[in-house]
Amino acid sequence: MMESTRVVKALAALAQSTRLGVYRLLVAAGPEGIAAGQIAESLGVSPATLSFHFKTLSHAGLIESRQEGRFVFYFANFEVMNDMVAYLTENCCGGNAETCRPATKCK
Amino acid sequence: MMESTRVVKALAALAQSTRLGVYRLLVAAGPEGIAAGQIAESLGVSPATLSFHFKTLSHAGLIESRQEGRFVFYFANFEVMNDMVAYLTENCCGGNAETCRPATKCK
DNA sequence: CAGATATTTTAATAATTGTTTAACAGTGAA
DNA sequence: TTCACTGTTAAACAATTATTAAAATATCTG
Repeated sequence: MMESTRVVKALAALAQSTRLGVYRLLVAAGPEGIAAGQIAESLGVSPATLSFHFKTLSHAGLIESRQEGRFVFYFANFEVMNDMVAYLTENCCGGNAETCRPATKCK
Repeated sequence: MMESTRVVKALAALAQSTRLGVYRLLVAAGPEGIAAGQIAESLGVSPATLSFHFKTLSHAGLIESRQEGRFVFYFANFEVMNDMVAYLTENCCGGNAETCRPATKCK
């Protein structure tokens, strides 16, 4: 089980509109990710500000990056989100996961 | 669907160790809830500090309270957690919810 | 009513977080 | 090598958040 300090860190990383926006973009983008500058443009945020937020997200383990030429591509790492959601459903949904998983259809 | 500002608010409310601790206690306690003073004692936090955190949690809609004599009982409101987890799985788990719902067993 | 208990509010302060601007570092192309 | 491009870092500042101590409110008990 994920320890609570790591959960707090992940929650804090997502608890800011720009960072949540970044993460959502990266999830939608898939494994190839998106270049930093393109994210900045999409969200209307200055590169410096964005770089600051990237640091928070990657420090929490939610995103990673790879350099490609002079571009830096960021992409989502699902593991931490996975663990975070698991922690919330286990500890914050009253034992029975269904309490906080309304839309899941089990075919 | 929950709007992203409400999600950010809920995430921020839980992104602090004392508040996450409060919420976990309340989830475990069930509908009758726990008196403020008992929570303060359980977590080793001063009543004033706790009162401050209660405000953040209830403002995010995650907890509610009822007065009983001179005690104030707090209890979890699962709806917001529910919506938050739903938002995360829909927007932050790459479309397929399973990506971030590892432990769910569909019998 | 007076005193004790339970909690909140206020004000002050400390700590953390977010934004901006300017300077810096790495990469690729002429 | 020199220039343009992409992104990060550093420093300064503003804004927000967390903690503390003291005062205030509200309820119960004698």
